[in-house]
Amino acid sequence: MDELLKIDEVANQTGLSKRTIRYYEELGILPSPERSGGGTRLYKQKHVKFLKRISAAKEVLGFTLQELQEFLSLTEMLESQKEEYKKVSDPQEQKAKLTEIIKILDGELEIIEQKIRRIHTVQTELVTLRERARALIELKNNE
Amino acid sequence: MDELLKIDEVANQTGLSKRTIRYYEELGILPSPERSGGGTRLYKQKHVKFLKRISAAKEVLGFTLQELQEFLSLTEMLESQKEEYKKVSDPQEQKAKLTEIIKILDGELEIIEQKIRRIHTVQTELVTLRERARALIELKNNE
DNA sequence: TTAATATTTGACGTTGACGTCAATGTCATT
DNA sequence: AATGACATTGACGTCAACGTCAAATATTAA
Repeated sequence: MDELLKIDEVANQTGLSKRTIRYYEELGILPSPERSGGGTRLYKQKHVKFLKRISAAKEVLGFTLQELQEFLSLTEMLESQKEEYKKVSDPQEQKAKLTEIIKILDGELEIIEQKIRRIHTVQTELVTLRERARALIELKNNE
Repeated sequence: MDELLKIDEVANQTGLSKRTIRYYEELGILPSPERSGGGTRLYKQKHVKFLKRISAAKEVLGFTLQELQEFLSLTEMLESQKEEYKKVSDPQEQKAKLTEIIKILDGELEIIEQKIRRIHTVQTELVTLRERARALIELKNNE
């Protein structure tokens, strides 16, 4: 199968608002779904998955919507690389493009690692706070 | 010692703009520093450290400034717990308060862990993309 | 087929987190 | 005491990322 979903259902499944979903389509972030005869948007599961992925990336990496678009175009470039593009253009140029993609990915991976390190710092701080609080309670119990 | 810094210096050391620094003070996030006779703000190193900590928490956890305030009030509560507060109010109430603090901290720690897991998901995704790109290059080399 | 309910488009509103500008005052140096 | 570089306050501006509302259709259930 592959049920057709209306926007309200998609909103429920993704946790995004209907406005947001339309907005993402308007920005070109979300591929336009089919329409019914009357013009109602009809989504498939792939749209739901897509929305979940990108909203995760946005939240987690703190991406703006613009950065999200750039991020997505990377994936696209790789897709296009695999298909028709493969036999069309200059192989030298293709390799250059791939190398550039890898560079960008390396950059983003580094940002992620930095982010993880910083999260751990904050995490440690919070754990310390908790320990202090617990110690205080203990102290009160033994008096 | 403990040099007195003017706002421009603080901005340089923290990477925040002067506007942002004043804004944080206005919101009550950053403790007001001393002033010179003429009214110029004079910061100490503790202000710099403080700003670094909170901007890290903001970036990393995606805290809004309001959440940041709540987060900071937690630390304050723990501080007050250790000092005068200790002998003033009802010990029963104090324990209740501490327990609540711990609860909140647990909540935030859980959020952090969730966030870390999600980051890893995105990280994995990016690594996969990179592998694909590398494989494509290899393919082109062997043809 | 007629409600009741949901969807679409367009447009304007909102909010957070600052940026920017102007007028005025301060600091450091000469 | 004058000059040039920075600081302060207040106010308005801005930008992203939606929220909200209205008027016109569409869809679904009875």
